[in-house]
Amino acid sequence: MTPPSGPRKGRPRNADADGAILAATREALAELGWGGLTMGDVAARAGVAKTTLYRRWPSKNELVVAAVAEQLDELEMADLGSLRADIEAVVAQFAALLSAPETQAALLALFAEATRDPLLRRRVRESIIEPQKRLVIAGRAAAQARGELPMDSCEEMASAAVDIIFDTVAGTVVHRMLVSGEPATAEWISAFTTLLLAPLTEIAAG
Amino acid sequence: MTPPSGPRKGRPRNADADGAILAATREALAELGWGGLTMGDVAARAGVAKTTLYRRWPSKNELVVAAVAEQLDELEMADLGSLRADIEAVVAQFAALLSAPETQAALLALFAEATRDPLLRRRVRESIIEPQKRLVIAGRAAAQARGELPMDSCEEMASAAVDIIFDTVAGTVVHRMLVSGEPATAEWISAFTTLLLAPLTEIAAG
DNA sequence: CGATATACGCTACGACTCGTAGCGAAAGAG
DNA sequence: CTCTTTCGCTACGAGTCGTAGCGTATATCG
Repeated sequence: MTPPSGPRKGRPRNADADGAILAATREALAELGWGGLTMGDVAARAGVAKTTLYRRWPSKNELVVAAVAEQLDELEMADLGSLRADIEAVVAQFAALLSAPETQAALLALFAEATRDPLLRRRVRESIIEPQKRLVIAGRAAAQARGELPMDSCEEMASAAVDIIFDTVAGTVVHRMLVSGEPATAEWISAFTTLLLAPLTEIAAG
Repeated sequence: MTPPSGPRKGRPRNADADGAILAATREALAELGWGGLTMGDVAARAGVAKTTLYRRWPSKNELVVAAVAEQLDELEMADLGSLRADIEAVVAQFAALLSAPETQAALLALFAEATRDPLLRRRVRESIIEPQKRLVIAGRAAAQARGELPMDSCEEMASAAVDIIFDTVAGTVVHRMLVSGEPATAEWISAFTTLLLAPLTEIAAG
C-alpha cells in the first residue's frame, strides 16, 4: 500500500534531520509561542539550513502540525485486565505528555490557529484527533471481550459512544492541565475514572 | 481608591474608540487568527490610526488580552429551581459563548499564549477560570440546600469535587466545540447533563 | 482671550520574518 | 562517469511590528 516513499536516484535526505527539526520546533514553540516561532530559529536549533525546512514541509503551519502529531503518536493502549486500570493508564500517559511545557504550548497554539484556518483544522483532525480515537476503540473492545461492557447494539451507537468518551476524556484532561493549570495527580486520575465509569456502562447499555 | 484616572488637561481621548478597537480586534482575531492579526488592519476596522492603538495598549498581546477579557465579562449565573436545570443553563451559556467564532479563536489564542507567559496565565486564572468555578460552587450549594445532593463531608473533598466537575464540564464542552468541531445542540446538552448527574451524586457522597 | 497640554491622523522609518530563488558542492543510483 | 537530488549559503520582495515626527484638533488653566 505504501508507495516506494520517495525518489530512488539522487542524494538521499538526512534521516536524522526530520526528528531534529520536529524536536527543535516543539522546543521553540514552548519558548516563543506560535507568534514568536521563526523558521530561521528552528533551523538554527536543528543545525540545518532554513531551505531544508521548506524542502520537507510546505509552510510553518504544516511543520508545527507534524511536530505535535509526532509527539502524540507516543500514546499507546495497554491491556491491563480491567477497564478501570486501562482508563487510568491512558489518562496517566496523556497527562504525562501534557505535563511537558513544549507539548502544552504546541497543542494549544495549534488548536488556536486551527479555529480560524479550516484547512489546518482538517489537518489537525486527520493527523491528531482521529488517530487518537483508536485508544478509545481498543479499550472498549477489550472491555467488551472481558464482559465488562455489553456489545454494541448497532454501529452508529458505537461511533457516538466513542466520540463522546473521547471528547470527555481528552477534553477534561486537557482542560485541567492546560487551562486550570493543575497537575493530574494519581488521586485525581482515580476520581476522574470513577466519574467516567458510571455513565460509561449506561451509554454502552443504552 | 480609584485614582483620578488620567490627566485633566489636554484633549480627552475618544470615549467610543476603546470599544470600537476591542470589537475590531475580536473580529479580526476570528478571521485572521493570532498570527494573522495585524495592528494596521485592526486600526482600519475601528476607523482610527495605528498610532492610536499603541497610545492605549503597549503591544499586540496586551490589546488582544483586553479584547478577550471584555468579552468574557458577559458571563453570569442564573439560579433555577433544580440541579439539572442549573447544569443545563450553565452548559448552554458556555456553549453559546463558544459558538461565536470570534470567541473561539480569541479564547484558544489567549490560552496558548498563557502557557508560556506566567503573568498572563495568572491573569487568565483570576479573570476567567476562578469566576467560573464559583458557578459550580453556587450550583452545588443550591442543590445541597434543596436536598438533591448530600452535604460535603469535609472542605477538602468539596474542593476536589468542584475542581473535577468544573474541568469535566468545561473541558468536554470546549473539546466538542473547538476541537471536534461539533455544535452543542439542546439534545447533546441534555444527554451530557444526564451523564453527569449519576456520578455527580456518587462523588459528592464518597 | 491666550497659553498649555494632550490626543489625533498621517507618513516614514529600521528591524525583523516569511517564503522563494539561485548558486556551488556533496552524495548516492544507474 | 553521468544524472539526480539534497545540502548549506546568500540574497531578495513583500509584509509586519513598534517608534518617531509632523501638523492639527480639542480640552483645561490663568
